[in-house]
Amino acid sequence: MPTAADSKVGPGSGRGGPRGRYAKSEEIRASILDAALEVFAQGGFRAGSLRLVAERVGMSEPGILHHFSSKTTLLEAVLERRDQLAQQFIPPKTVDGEASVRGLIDLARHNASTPGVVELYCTLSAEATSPDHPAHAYFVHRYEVTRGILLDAFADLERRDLLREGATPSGAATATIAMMDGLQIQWLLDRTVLDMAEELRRFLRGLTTIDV
Amino acid sequence: MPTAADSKVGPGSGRGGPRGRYAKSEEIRASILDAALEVFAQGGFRAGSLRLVAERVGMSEPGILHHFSSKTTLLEAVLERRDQLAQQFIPPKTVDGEASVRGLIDLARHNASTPGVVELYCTLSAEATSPDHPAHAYFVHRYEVTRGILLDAFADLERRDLLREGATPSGAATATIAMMDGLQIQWLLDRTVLDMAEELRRFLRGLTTIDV
DNA sequence: GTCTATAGTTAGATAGAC
DNA sequence: GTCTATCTAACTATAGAC
Repeated sequence: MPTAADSKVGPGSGRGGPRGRYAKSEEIRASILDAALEVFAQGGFRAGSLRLVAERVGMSEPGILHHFSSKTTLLEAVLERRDQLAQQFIPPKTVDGEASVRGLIDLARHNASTPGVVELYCTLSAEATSPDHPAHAYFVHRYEVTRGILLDAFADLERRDLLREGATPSGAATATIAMMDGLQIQWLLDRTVLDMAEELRRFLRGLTTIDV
Repeated sequence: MPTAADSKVGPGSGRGGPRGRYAKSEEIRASILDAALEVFAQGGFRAGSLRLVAERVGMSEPGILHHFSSKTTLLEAVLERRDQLAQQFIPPKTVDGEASVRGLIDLARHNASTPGVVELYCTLSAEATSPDHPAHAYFVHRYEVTRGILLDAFADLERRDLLREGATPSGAATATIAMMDGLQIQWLLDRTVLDMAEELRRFLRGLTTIDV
């Protein structure tokens, strides 16, 4: 919870230096984004308030709005930042289907260690189903991209005859995304009853013949 | 995504009126519940407002609150009513696993004809992941019940040697629920890209050897 | 860069007339 | 059973002092 917004003194970037790649402003923005992620994760965007974000970060509401001009802008920045971090996990341009599938299980295992992020995406993706939601376009695009990546991965596996009989790359991509999303809901409701990575692995074993 | 049912209250139970099974009050309550379903479906409970419900039903906000003492009470009544209707679809006490699995596909097909209900459960189940949400206990219980029903169904199939190798009743129950939930999210985002019933059937074919 | 003060909106809920 | 009027509280956002 505490996100260390307390350090008021910037290390090397003194008053004189107009420059400085690690200006204090950037640190403050980062701590605001951390707080906003937690707030939006718990109940979604519409139910989350700037007041809660401000409280968490130890600042007033106008203080937040000095760095992000509106609540919607703040949400967009949160999503953008998570995408940057997630990109390290699955390089989008892999053509090795086997590696991609293994990466999915790693991702599921990693997600289990960051419940806040899982909560954020689970809540938001359901909320953003409404066409008038500020993150609707983001999620539509996100699912398209994800589906494309998995489609390539399963197509590669099909070429190498590693897909089980009856499975198609398209169907496998859709089903895998659905499985990951659905497991997250059950996991968020009761984290003791379910191992997301393990369940996903069993699913992928039924879908492919690779040894995951 | 009505997948299970439990309900304690019958339609006309407990009303003070000495006579009149079809009192006008009951009709009004029903029309309020219809409107509330649509409002809560679009963006969840927290984002939905009594004002919108009142607008839809052609009444003032206090008019609504005369029939349901609070917004939370109204939500509970909506969920209770949906459970009553869903109960007709899958009789909870079936021991025939094959019939239950076929019932799931019928249910998915039926759901595709009532997008509002799918939206309601999809949005609410994500939102109610938070322990302080008014419907949290409801959804925890609902998932327990659903899981129990599917567990019995797949256990029956296992006894009759109709589960594929590597599948367990417990894992199959969890995975099937996850698949249904996950398909709904993708379907709500873009209803043209996905046939929920068909995808579910393909999934169940990979899980069992029955001819669904 | 952060604050106080406040505008302007919307929310859920209550009181009491009809 | 339904309404108008009203209360209280929370929200996003802006203006302007420091």
